[in-house]
Amino acid sequence: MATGRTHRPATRSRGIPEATVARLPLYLRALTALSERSVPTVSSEELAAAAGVNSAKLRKDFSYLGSYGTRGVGYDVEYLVYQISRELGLTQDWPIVMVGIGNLGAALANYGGFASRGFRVAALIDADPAMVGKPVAGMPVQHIDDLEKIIDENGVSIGVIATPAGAAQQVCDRLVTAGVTSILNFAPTVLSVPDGVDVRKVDLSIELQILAFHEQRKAGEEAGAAEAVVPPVVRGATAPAEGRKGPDGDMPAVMPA
Amino acid sequence: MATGRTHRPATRSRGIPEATVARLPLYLRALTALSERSVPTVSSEELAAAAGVNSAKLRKDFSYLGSYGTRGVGYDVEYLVYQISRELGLTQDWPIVMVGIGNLGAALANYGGFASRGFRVAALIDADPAMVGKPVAGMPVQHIDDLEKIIDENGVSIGVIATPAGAAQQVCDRLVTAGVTSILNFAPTVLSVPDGVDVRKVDLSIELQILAFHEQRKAGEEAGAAEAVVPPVVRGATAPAEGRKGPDGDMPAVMPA
DNA sequence: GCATGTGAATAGCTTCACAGCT
DNA sequence: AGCTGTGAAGCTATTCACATGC
Repeated sequence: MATGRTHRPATRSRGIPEATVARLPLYLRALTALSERSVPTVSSEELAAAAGVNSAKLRKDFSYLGSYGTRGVGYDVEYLVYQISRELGLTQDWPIVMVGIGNLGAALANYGGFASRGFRVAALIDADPAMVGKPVAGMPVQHIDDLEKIIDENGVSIGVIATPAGAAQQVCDRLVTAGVTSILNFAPTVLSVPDGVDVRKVDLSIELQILAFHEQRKAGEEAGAAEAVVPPVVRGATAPAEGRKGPDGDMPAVMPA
Repeated sequence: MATGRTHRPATRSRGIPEATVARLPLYLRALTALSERSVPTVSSEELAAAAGVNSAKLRKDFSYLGSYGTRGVGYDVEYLVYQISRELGLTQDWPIVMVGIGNLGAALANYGGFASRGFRVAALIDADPAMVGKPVAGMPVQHIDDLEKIIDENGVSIGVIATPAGAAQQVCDRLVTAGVTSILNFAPTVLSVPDGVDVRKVDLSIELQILAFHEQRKAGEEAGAAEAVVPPVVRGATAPAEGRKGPDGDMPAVMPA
């Protein structure tokens, strides 16, 4: 999800809807697995199952890329792998920098998952002088003072931020000034960036909170199931007080002025 | 994003749209920051800016929760913190288990971000006997043989999977059988779960690929900008070959049969 | 015959713009 | 006067269902 003032609202990316773009990597992963097993062709039904979507959606998605299937047969696996890779821009090499080599940053650096797919970690960067020079994932950590130089020399346009929340905006600003135009943010903060810069965020805590919401609903369903006509009895003692109109549950202590 | 056969398609969660639920944690974070600075009230405009959304969306979102604001004034910060927390189910304690204590798992365990917000790591679990007993983030790692016992004794309903891709489905199945109904998946695989179980996934590699797509488009724009009437000259030599109808770019080597 | 590709229908989300309340 | 709360409009995404072409 892009954040802040980001993500061109106007024209859709070369006609490919954002929702489709977000699924292309899923298809690509499923196709790569098939390719490794030397499966020559696959139907929309099979591939959709492997990618965890339904087949109509998959066919619609592919239709934005072009007519890459064969009616009555399905899709050629190798061909699709190539087309989707090209569409995603993975046929070229993307040097990236990671800023913030703490627990998470180090774990990400060690995670090989992206190194395989067109991405190459050009540098690991941290502000802590004690970290500088230490090898992480086989590379020496570099000091943030050299950020601009590193970005420039390596032609980096994608940055990963894994700093504490407090440092993220500042790091972001420096990345953007130095020429980075895509940022993956692991810090739990909203980043503000100028137009033309894309930000995506990954936040563990937010994901858990969303799960908790659904989990809570499941628990509540057990009781108030079946005939949902009679509203469940109010938990507290008194009747719904005047004023606030929330469905139920008031503040434990004091009410707002 | 929920995956596989998941996420009740029918009735919306107590009337709250999924897109709204996904933003509540953002609002909550912004509100918590205001609360810590003892700001008493906030307008939709201010709060929206802090959360990185626009104010109309925020007001619409809040309208699904109830009428918690005061016209002409704004929202009471403390009150909203409480209401959103309650809506998200964060006024109760959620014990979670983390399975797979490798680089990433350990980093997540050390990341305090969720411990604060109603979530409590009940156990760290790994399949590697060499890991068992080792302290990570102040807790001894436990063996996966005890998974069911741990889940049962702690009343765990939320699990985090940070294993290698190959082990994820198997771990997922065991979690579900043991009673877990919400899963946060960091392994790069599609998990299949029965109805009623929610899965959300976090995948670094996918996020980077989405960024690469947009990045590529930006690079292409520099050339074909301004008057987009005349189509840009075809990159290769020959005219668009018959047969495949993709917008441009064919396979480097062999074509499919 | 069979699976793709796609218009048309539906559902869901966002934005607008203003009525309603403080 | 100012800001919320919300119908209505517009837009994006998903699903349906079938014509199309191998």
